[in-house]
Amino acid sequence: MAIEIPKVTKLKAKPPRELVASPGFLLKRLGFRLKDRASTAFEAAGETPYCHGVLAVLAEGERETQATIADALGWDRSYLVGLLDDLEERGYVERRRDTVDRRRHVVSITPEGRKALARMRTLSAQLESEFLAPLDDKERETLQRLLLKVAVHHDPRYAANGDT
Amino acid sequence: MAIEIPKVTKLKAKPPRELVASPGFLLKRLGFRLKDRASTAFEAAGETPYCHGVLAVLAEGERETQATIADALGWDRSYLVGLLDDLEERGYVERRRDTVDRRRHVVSITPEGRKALARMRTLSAQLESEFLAPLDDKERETLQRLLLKVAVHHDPRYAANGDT
DNA sequence: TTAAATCGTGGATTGACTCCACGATAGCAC
DNA sequence: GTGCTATCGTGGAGTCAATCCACGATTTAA
Repeated sequence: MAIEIPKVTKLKAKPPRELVASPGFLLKRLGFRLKDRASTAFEAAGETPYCHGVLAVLAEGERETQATIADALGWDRSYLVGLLDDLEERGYVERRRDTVDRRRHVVSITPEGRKALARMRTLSAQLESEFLAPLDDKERETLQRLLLKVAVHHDPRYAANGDT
Repeated sequence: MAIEIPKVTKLKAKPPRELVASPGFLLKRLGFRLKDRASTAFEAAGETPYCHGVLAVLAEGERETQATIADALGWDRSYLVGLLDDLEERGYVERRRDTVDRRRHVVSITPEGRKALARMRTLSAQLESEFLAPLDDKERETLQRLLLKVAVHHDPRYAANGDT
């Protein structure tokens, strides 16, 4: 029996306490993990979280152009092109030239797209509920409130419309 | 030191309310934004958050091998190689063959590495405090508690050592 | 009319992250 | 001891999100 050697220790290796004690670290970790889960779950359903974002924007606004969609989601405009190609091909959205400004495309959601959006909403809610399993309703509300506070601080566009 | 510029473009295009109302969406968004800020700030200081993670592990544990470091941080082992090459080159860590198991490398932090870690801690704390600016101490504590609860649910290794 | 800006699009690039295979070494069964 | 298998660190190739830049078409401003 020579020296002690922590054999393998698969579950032994703990993340450093220094980082676990920091809400920033946890925020990064959980955010990434949730994104990962969402991607896998959406892909299994033949969709992607990105399409969910696009449809969500279209369902709330009217006469959106590709630029406004990209801005609303904080993405690059060129990244939208491929997504819209896909969504259009599946009949979820329609692209038409803006008759007033012929540089623009007016993107609108179709009835088929609304059905798809409903499915994605369900999936998302289910995913989130499972992810936040250890938190009760009150705690989830608190979490939402705190995160929103931070988000609004970094980008006022997250603020509710009229009040608050 | 003021670093970031919020890059306010069009204040018109708002993210969809449907998503903003979801803690999961905010978690993803904020996690990514913070990671982004951390990367930029660390890079400006000639470091990376990844090196911070490695040094934090080394400062707490003893006789760490590359495998245990990778497991502790949840990274792929091959990803550590480059990081350790860099850290070793700058004199922050030492790699030595394990005399007992010659397949392993025993990685240890040097005094120079501890100084660097101290700098990174300061930078990280400053960054986090700035990021969570709109939250007071009590709220930050609450946020930490809620996030940790979720984290432990998904990976028990986040649990504190003795109790819980 | 001419010059500059904007829109959607495509192409190229980057960079984090994953997966796989290899040589070296160790542990185990017999 | 002799093989068989597993693990260690390492390198290389590949994936995919994300960014940047250039272009043609079109609108706006001068």
